[in-house]
Amino acid sequence: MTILIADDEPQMLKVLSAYFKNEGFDVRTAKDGQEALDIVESTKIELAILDWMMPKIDGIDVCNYIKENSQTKVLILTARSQNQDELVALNTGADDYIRKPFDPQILIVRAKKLMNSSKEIKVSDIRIMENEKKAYKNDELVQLTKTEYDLLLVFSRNKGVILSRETLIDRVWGMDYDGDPRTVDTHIRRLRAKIGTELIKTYRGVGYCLEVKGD
Amino acid sequence: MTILIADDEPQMLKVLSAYFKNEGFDVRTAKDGQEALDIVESTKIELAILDWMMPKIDGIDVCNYIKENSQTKVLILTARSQNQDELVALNTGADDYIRKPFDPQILIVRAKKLMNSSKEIKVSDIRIMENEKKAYKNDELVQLTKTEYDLLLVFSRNKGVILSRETLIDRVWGMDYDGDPRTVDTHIRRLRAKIGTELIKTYRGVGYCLEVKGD
DNA sequence: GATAGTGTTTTAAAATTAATGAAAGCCGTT
DNA sequence: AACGGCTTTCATTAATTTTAAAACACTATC
Repeated sequence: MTILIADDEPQMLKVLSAYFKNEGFDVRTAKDGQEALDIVESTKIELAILDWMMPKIDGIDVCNYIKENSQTKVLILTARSQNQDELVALNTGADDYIRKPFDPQILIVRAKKLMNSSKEIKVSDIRIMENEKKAYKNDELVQLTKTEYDLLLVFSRNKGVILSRETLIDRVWGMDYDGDPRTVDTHIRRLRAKIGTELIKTYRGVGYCLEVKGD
Repeated sequence: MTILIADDEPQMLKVLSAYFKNEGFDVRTAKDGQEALDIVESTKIELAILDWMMPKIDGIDVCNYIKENSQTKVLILTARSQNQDELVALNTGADDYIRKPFDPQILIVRAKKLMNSSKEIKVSDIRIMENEKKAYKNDELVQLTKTEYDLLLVFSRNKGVILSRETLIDRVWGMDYDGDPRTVDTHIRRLRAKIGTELIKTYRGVGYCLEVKGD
């Protein structure tokens, strides 16, 4: 579980880093917007905690970029106190917004909520343990390859939503993948063979969907 | 999309109700915790906005009950200003926490975020979930092909507007399509068979229209 | 109430899309 | 370098969807 903290005050970086490391997170830090972008580009970040006012590129622009290009959650942290600012941030796609000064405990609880960390997702007789990176069918471990697991995770985070091959490729392989979209079919087939054929439904011409009855 | 607002100040209820109704939500109100629980028990609530301090049962206890028994999201709204209070609320399972006084706009944006901000369009007993790329009739999934879904989407975005075959072809097939305009008829026919024949009305010599009564 | 014009239904062929099976390529490990 | 598991690609097959044409039905108008 890797998080990014970007702030131009070294003291703030140091304190927050310590707090989050203490909670078991892998922490990357950046002292300006450019550094933040570089890290986001090269590392899979679960959550980005961004100060609004930073040198080079401000937090909102970083947020904008992140939201257009990834699934990474964003929490804006700022000394700005205008309601208008909070609205701008939230409408830019920020998932949460906290004003300075703040209680670090609150930041941590809110950050954890965004990552819904150590969560388990259940879909009919399948259970996905995100912290263990394992999936179970009727409490028995299903031996999934990395791609199969990633695929299942994307599906389970979007229960009932039809996902196109392009979307799946973006989320599982990454935006820069330029292979055959039909490759998805093959992985779907093998995933189905392991978790049961009914769960993932084909929508011809549209995509695939993890179906869920009782929700 | 039904939400519950619980607060013991009638003025607050009135103002918030108006705001959320204006945003298109179906709003239920409660003036104390007991009423809130009764509503949660009997209605499918998407989001509960709860004041902390309420007569009979306080907001935190209501939140506790909700989180143990349903998937409903909870936003706590309160005049309490201690950081400790926020921590208690978030740890009880509250999904967000806003202190009074607050900007109603911020409340609305945050509330929408909690509700998946899923775009849905409703026309009589048909619901189109744009994020899922699915359509429901009386809460049951309608199996539409890609073209049928696209067609329905164009109609639903133009409720009450008569659309000519040419317009439909442009919007559904794209400007560069050069097939027979009569093909539209066939798709309309099959769409009608699935969602009900009354919804799409024919205007001879003009086009088709998704009729809507109460609009 | 006949007729021309327009929408609807039926049908079947054509086109598109997904599932399958198999082979080749890739990568880390031995 | 050879092995084995995993991933990717590709050709074939199977299935569904789309299209278009023809037959049918309705409506308005004379």
